[in-house]
Parts: sequence; structure tokens; C-alpha cells
Amino acid sequence: MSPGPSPAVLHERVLTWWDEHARPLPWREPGCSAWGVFVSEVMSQQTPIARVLPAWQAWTERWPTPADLAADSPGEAVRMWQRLGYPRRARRLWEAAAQMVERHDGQVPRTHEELLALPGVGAYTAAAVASFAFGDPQVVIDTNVRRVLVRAREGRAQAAPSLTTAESALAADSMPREVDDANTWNAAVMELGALVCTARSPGCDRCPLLDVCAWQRAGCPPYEGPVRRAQAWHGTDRQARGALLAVLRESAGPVAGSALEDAWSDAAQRGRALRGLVEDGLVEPVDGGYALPA
DNA sequence: CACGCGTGGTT
DNA sequence: TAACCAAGCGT
Repeated sequence: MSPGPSPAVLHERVLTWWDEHARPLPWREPGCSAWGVFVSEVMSQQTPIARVLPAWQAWTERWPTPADLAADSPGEAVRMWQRLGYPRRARRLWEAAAQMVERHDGQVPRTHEELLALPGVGAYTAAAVASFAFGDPQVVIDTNVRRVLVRAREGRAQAAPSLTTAESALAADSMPREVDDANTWNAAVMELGALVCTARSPGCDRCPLLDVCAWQRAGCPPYEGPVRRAQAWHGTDRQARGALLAVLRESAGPVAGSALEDAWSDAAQRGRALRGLVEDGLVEPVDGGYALPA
């Protein structure tokens, strides 16, 4: 079937590499709460760890439990999100905290199914929290895992644009059977993809799988497959939303409509972006202007 | 299922 | 410098 090494070989190599090279991130400390892990996973969705670290510190100090966050306003969550990007994640994290208070006795739920039901939590985040916070070895599949497995086991440069059932099966087949190893494996494969088996310029010379990697053995053939169109940015509604929300985040109180005109001059696009932000619960119209939601 | 959704560092 | 890339989610 696959030209790559057996799972047993992968486990030995990757788990040994993890012991020596895992970064000491605060949410990996034994004493970190499930809430701390949960916040770290949501913040890390599409955002580099270097930018997550200070925001995670600030959030968990200010809101040490789900109840602490739920007792504050969603607008404060949006403000504290700072410039992590995709601010809808902040609003959804606040809503998730509120649901934990209402339905889960103020705790992060422990099962994959309950986690998946929370706003802002998809298959990846539910599996990651179950595994990393609660030791339940769900199959964790993110972009790093997909890239490492596709290269090492199938000999291709990169995974398809979206997750396939074949990749899910490959990831499940790659899991160690023993529980502790499986949970460590989840973190270790991601870490290998983040630090060594990277998308742009992989550090194959320091990879623990160098001599068994199917992609390496095939001569590192380039990717052949459908290409995802690059995201537009300049002049998009998304850029407008970002500019408008930045003004509100940096203001202590409500902002007059005229101040938002300075942030984005095109009136039609400004109006469209503002309506979208209001729909998403990131902005509230108030008397004579706009504010973060109370 | 393809697309919209932020931001900033790297190449 | 424009394009690419980063622990995805919701519709």
C-alpha cells in the first residue's frame, strides 16, 4: 500500500525526537488547566505560536476559568484578542465559556462530542483538547500532521487542499496503540511539522525520519495537484473589517461614525463591513456611533 | 465543498 | 515586493 515506513518505526523516531526537541510551551506544563489548553488551541487556529504566547498569558491571567471570562463582556474578549487575527474566534471563545458555565458546571467538557458542540470548536480542536487536556487519544489532524504523514508515508510533497477520507484513515492508522504514547504522538507529529517538516523549506537534514521518509526516498518530487487560489487581501471587505475593528479595539469607549470614516474611506464598503461586524457580534451600534459589544 | 474570515513574518 | 504561510471554523 504505502511505500513509507511502518508506524512502529515512525513512533520510535518521532517520540524520541520529541523528548529532545519539544518546545516548553506553557500550555504543555503538567499543571496547566484544561481551560488553558482550550484557550491555547483556539488562539493557535491559523495563528503562529510566537504571537499566541503573550496573548495567552494575558488571557489566562485575567480569566483563569471559563466563569471568569463568561462574567466579563464579549467586547472585552474582542479587545483582549488584540491583533491575533480572525476576531470571531474571540467572540466564539467567550460564547464557549458561557456554555461551559451553563451546561458543564463551569468546566471544559471532556468528551470529543461535547467539545465539538461548542462554538468555534471543530474536529481538530475537539480532538486536540480531548487528547492534550484529558488524555483521551483522539486522532488529531491538523495541517502539520497531514504534511508529515503525506510526506513520510506516501511520498508526496504536500497534502490535498482539503482533508480527504484517505488522509483521515492514514492518520488513524499511524496512531500508537498505547494511550500515553498516542497522546504524545499527537503533540509530537504536530511539533515535527511545525519545526522541521515545514511547508516552505523543510529541515530534512535534521529530521529524525530522513532515512525512512517515503518522500525523501522518492527524491523529493514536487507537488502535483490542484492549487488553492491565494487569498486576496488589499481592498477586500476583510481588510476593511480589520481596519474598523482596530479603531474600536484601541478606543476605551464608543467611537463616532466619523472616526470610522478615517479608518476606511469607501462608504459602501465601510457600511458593508460594519454590518458584517455587527452580525458577527463583534461590534454594536450605539447612540451616535459604534462600540465593542457590552 | 469552496469560500470568507485577520494579521504579520518570511521568502 | 507580492505571494506564501501559520495548531481551522462555519456556512
